[in-house]
Amino acid sequence: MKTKSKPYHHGDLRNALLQAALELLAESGQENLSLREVALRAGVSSGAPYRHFENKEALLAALAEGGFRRLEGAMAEAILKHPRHPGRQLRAISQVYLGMAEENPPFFKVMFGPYDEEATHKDVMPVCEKVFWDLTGIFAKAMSDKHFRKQDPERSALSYWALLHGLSMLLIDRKLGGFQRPGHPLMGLLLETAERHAQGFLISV
Amino acid sequence: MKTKSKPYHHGDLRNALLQAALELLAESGQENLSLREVALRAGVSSGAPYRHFENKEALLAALAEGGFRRLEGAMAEAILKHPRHPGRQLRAISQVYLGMAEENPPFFKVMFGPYDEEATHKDVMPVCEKVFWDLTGIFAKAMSDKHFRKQDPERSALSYWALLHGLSMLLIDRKLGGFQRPGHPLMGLLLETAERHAQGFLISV
DNA sequence: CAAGCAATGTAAACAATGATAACATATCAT
DNA sequence: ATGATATGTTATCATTGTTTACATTGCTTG
Repeated sequence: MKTKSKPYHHGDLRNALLQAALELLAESGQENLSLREVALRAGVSSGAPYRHFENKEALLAALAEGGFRRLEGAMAEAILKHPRHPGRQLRAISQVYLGMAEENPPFFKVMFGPYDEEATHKDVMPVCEKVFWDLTGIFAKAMSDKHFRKQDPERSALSYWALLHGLSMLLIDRKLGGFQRPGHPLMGLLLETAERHAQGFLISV
Repeated sequence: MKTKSKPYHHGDLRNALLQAALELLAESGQENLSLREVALRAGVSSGAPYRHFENKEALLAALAEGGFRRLEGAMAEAILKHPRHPGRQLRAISQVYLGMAEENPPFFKVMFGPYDEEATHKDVMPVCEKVFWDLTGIFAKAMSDKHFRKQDPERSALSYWALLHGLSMLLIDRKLGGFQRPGHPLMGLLLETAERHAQGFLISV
């Protein structure tokens, strides 16, 4: 590909900004993320981002939306990959969820951070809710297929989600003191914890 | 009490700053918290806080430490209040935990936020870990008393904590879409969710 | 009790940042 | 081609965290 020497127009600045922000988030965390540095890394001046995002929060909201899309896509894939095996579906989903948290913790926290729901983040919430509905769907189907004990699928999904989310948050904020000593297979332990919770839904054998 | 007109020395500025920060956190959130406003509310100039805290992060760390002390104290009290009744102990602890999250969400997030563990937050971690050990103690005792099925108490505590923490975080970041419609008794639902998880540990009757 | 010392608060400055406005340049429809 | 629109730049401003030099108070010690 030919690299023209600094064309005045970037061509795909919006995505470049999102990508730069993603990298800087991973490197420095949200509180050290400056829009100017994002612009700098995208090779553009400090005012340019405002042509694509209303403000800094809007950029983060777009990032969050993309994150939930990716999460939802991976979950849908995991569900399709293991039809009629809710246990395997849940395990795959746990891996994806915890994996995203571990891969870029500040990004994960941006996704689940506080929203300005009426304005800036109004496109994020629906995608986030879809994630929850995918999960609920697994439980509903597992119950009608007699794999899981019959109970309210929404509540079961809530319970599983909360466990997974709690593990993720405690992991990335390093609150698992004793468990995260070096040499400890922490991720395996967390996956197993989620797994056991899922087994609580099984029809007893 | 006699109110002297602006003595040069505040007398208890450190606590006044912490209190002001707590209030401003509740009102505006962490990202809108400025040290200058904290100083202003405490009736003091913008440089004064630096006589009591190395920097803004150190003030937040002190706040976090106080928060964990309060949480740990309330947990210890709940444990003493219901001897030999691990189920009631856990329910009381869930109430305290979710209650703190709901009472001042930004403060709760400061407590569990990312740490600079080697320097600024080195006094916070031990108190946080004590919270986890209190929880582990409940499970260990409940198992040796044959109230809970015998398994690794640390893992059980981790599982319960993660569930509780996940519920708290999803609650305060308003990610429970369908559940937090107005008129829904959300807190009751969350407490019940934690309760059911605890029942999973019971020796089957 | 007075002198001086340490603690505590003030005021003024600086650099970094989010945001806006005025201006510049490229792209596109007609 | 030409104007209109989209996109990028530069200059500027207010806010904020932080530091430095100075002021005031309280406490200790002779």
